[in-house]
Order: sequence, then C-alpha cells, then structure tokens
Amino acid sequence: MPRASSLSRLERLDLLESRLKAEAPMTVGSLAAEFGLSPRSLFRDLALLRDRGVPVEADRGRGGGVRLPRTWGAGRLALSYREAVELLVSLAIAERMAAPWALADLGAIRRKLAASFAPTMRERVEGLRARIRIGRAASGPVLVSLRAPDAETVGRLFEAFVETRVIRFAYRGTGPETQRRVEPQMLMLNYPVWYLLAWDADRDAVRTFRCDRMRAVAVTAETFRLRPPADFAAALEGAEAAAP
Amino acid sequence: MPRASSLSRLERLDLLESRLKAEAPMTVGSLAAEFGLSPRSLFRDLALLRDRGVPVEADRGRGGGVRLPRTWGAGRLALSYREAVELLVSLAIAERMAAPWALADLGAIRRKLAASFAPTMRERVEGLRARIRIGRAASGPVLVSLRAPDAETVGRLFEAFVETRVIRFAYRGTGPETQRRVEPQMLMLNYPVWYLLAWDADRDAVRTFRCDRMRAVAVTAETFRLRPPADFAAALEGAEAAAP
DNA sequence: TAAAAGATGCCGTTTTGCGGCATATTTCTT
DNA sequence: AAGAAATATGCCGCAAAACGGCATCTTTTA
Repeated sequence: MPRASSLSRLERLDLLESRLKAEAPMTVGSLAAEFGLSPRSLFRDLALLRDRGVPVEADRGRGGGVRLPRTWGAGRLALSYREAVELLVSLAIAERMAAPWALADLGAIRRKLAASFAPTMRERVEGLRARIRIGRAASGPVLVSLRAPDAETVGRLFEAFVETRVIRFAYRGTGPETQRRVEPQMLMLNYPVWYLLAWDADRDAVRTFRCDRMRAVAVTAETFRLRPPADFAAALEGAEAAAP
Repeated sequence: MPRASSLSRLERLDLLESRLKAEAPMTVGSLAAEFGLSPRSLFRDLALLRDRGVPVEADRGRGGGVRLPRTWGAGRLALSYREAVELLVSLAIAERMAAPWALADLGAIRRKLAASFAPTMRERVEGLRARIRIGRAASGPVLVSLRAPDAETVGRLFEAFVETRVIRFAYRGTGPETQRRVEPQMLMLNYPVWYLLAWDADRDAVRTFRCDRMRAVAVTAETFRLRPPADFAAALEGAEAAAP
C-alpha cells in the first residue's frame, strides 16, 4: 500500500484517540484503511496510546475489535481562565450546598483544577471554599431593587477574589455614589443576591457591598492577605438579617 | 552536542508545556540544556506547541525568553467518569443557585464537558440542568432522621440519573423495606436532603424517595425516556411541603 | 476445524528528527 | 552608536525513527 498519510504522527494519535471514543468497536484493519496506514503501524499507534495511559481494550477473534471503555475519556476539559474561575466558584457553591456524602469527589476535582493553575495561585484556589458563604434566600424588598450587573463587572470581581487582589469600584448604596478601594475577602450568596464582604483599608473596617450595586470594577496589581473569619462574623449576620 | 535525550517526542512536548507553565520566563538555550537538546530543536518544539494552539509568548532581545500568559493553562482537567458526573451535578446546582449574570460561562463549560462524553450521552448531559431542582432548606423532623448513605450508593444513583438508566434499590420509608425498580427522572435538593423523583413503572405513577433511605442501588442496562415536567409538579410541591 | 481478529518480531526502505551553522531581527545595556 | 543577548528561520547532511510488508502466534467465534 502506498504511503498516503499527510498527517503528522501527533495529529494522527489525537485523531485516533477521538475516533476510538466513538463507542462502536472497530477492527484495526478498518481503522488503518481510514487513516491510510498499514495495519502494522496502527498496532504501533495503539501501543503508543496504551503507553500513554489510554485504556484501549481489544477483543480477539471473529467479531472483535478495539475500543475504549464506555466511561473513559469523559471529563477532558480545556477551559479558559474565566471559565476555570467560574468553575471554582461553582464548586464552592455546590460543596456548600450538597452534603459531603453526595458529592464526595468535589475536593479531588478542586485539587486537580488547582494543580493546573500557576504555582503562586494554588494555595489561593485551595482555600476558596471557605471564602464563599451560602445564606438564606433573599426576598421581598431586596428583590425589588435587584438589577443585573454586566458580566464583565462580575468577571473582574471573581478574578480579583480568586487572586486576592485589591479592587477599585464605584458603589451606590443608599446615599450618593462613592469610590471604593477594598480587599475582596469573602463572597456571600443570599439567593439570588451576591454580597461582597470586603476589608476597606481606608476606613480600617469590614464593609458589605451588594454586587449588583457595584460599577466599573477595576482589578489592581496589589494583593492582600486573608483576614481571620472572626472578623466577618458580624458582617455575615448583618447580611443575613437584611435578606429575609 | 551529543544526543542524550531518552524521551520520546510526545513525552518531551508534554514536559515542555508543563515546564513553561512555571511562570518565570526562560531562555530557549537554558531549556534546551535542560532537555539535553539543541536550541534549534527546541525552537522546533515550540513551533509545534504553537501549531497545537498553545499560546507561547516570547520576548526578543536581551533579558528576553519564552513563557505562557499568566492566565493560560488554568483548567486543563482530566477527570474520572465519576468525577465528571459529580461535576455535572455541581454545575447544575450552581446554575440553579447563582443568577445567570454571575456565572455566565457555566453553559459553555457544560457544553465542553458534554462534548467529552461519548456521542450517545451528549444530549442527556445537555439537558441535565432542567432535571435538578433546588427547594427550600430542610429542617426539624426531617433532619433528625437524616443519615449519611455511603458514597457508592449515591455514586451509582448519579450515574443512572445522568445516563437515564433504570435503577433497582431497596427502600424503607415509613413502612417495611420494599424493593423498587424505577426511572430516576429528577433530583431535588432541599438542603441538605436529596430527593429522587422517579417514575415507578410497576405502579404507573410518580414516586418520591429520600436518597438517604435508599439502599443497595443497582444500575440496570435499560434506559428510559424523560417525562414532561408537568408530571412532576405535584410531586415537587409535595416534597417542598415536607421540608419546612 | 476454519476463519477472523488481535499481537508481536524481523527486515529493508523511506521519512522524519536532529544538530550545526549561517543569518535576520529585536531589544537592552554600555 | 555599538555591541551583546535573545528570538526566529532557512538549509544541509547524518542518524534515528517510522513505516510497510511479511511471517507467525494466540484467542475467539461460527
């Protein structure tokens, strides 16, 4: 057979792996024909995949073929940075909500996700769970004034929250709009309202902000240290009280 | 320079990529020495990584070097099947809990995760969000009788739930323990209690089960069709009513 | 028992990878 | 302005790896 393949070996291995995921088992001969390759070389490729940890299974004899286990290959993800951050926040929410027995492996997922971050951010990612609180559901007067901030604002807030970086933003609570410069220490969700519990260095005190009232969030280069949870006990109760 | 490398090209590329993630920029010369390779070949490897979509950045001139953008490479995950399923459930919970503006990219993550599943399961994964409900928090009498089921039981339940497969299990509600064979149609979380809303084919009716009272869950090979949400309206209200 | 399929070894040929060199370009330092 | 340090790219010759084509073995099903 002539050598007609125009793919590099790496591309071919990627393709072969995804081809094997297509559930129905296939014979090595048909796969070889599909790639314009000799069966002998396809065996070599399969051996390579196995070396790299891909659990290629094979049935010998008539009616046999190669395939991947049905449950393998699920969960191969390449996420953008923004997506990874949102996923982390989601995991923290789910971990807070669901009993540990229900979602036992979430910790492992978080560790894997943390491992994929750059070294300096790993510890921050690991401790994320403790920095998100789930409160009671909001209702009544709070919901009336609730408005949807743009995704970009919240994206930057989450980014700074995960990276423990100081943020600047404009805030309009009950009074006129003010400029703030704070450390985003904790997030609290009183469904569906998010609150930011921050350390205001200018005022040397904890302040609570409703995220949908924040505007023009900017992430600075300055990082901060996490404060002990006790510092936020009062603020957490206050936010809870505002909800029902 | 002698050729001392004992790594295959694939291994080397993997290693190089992870090496580049170590934040501090490095010169091609030092990297080449580290891999026992000529600088020329390391340039070739970098070109290959770029072809494969890795955004390798480079600074020319004195003090320059190659590196990866700080925010890249977060979120390269290889999850086990069990972990992927739990992640899906977590995403569904987070999507239900957090307002869409807060976690805008969760849909994209779910689609990517779905794409990594075998073709026949994609549509099931996509529709998962609608099949999970968040109710009010449980309290009082319910919590007293709550016990933690083993992780294996819940794992199998989630697996069958995602794959829309019929399950068999032993259930002990108020009366004696009975054997059930049902379609796990929806899950409901009245924090921290999970309820399963299932179609009982034997009784031709919707039944609600408290997950911590299920025992010896077995996943069968038989799949089922999803029923219209209207069928579960009454059961959902019933589960809600049992909670407060 | 025969056919179909995976698995493995060997060998000659072809392709690719690699090192070495030259050269261009950019950028920082002196 | 000059030079050094770094990325980037082209070309060439050699060596290693990949490839095809066999042969042979094992397992399984019809």
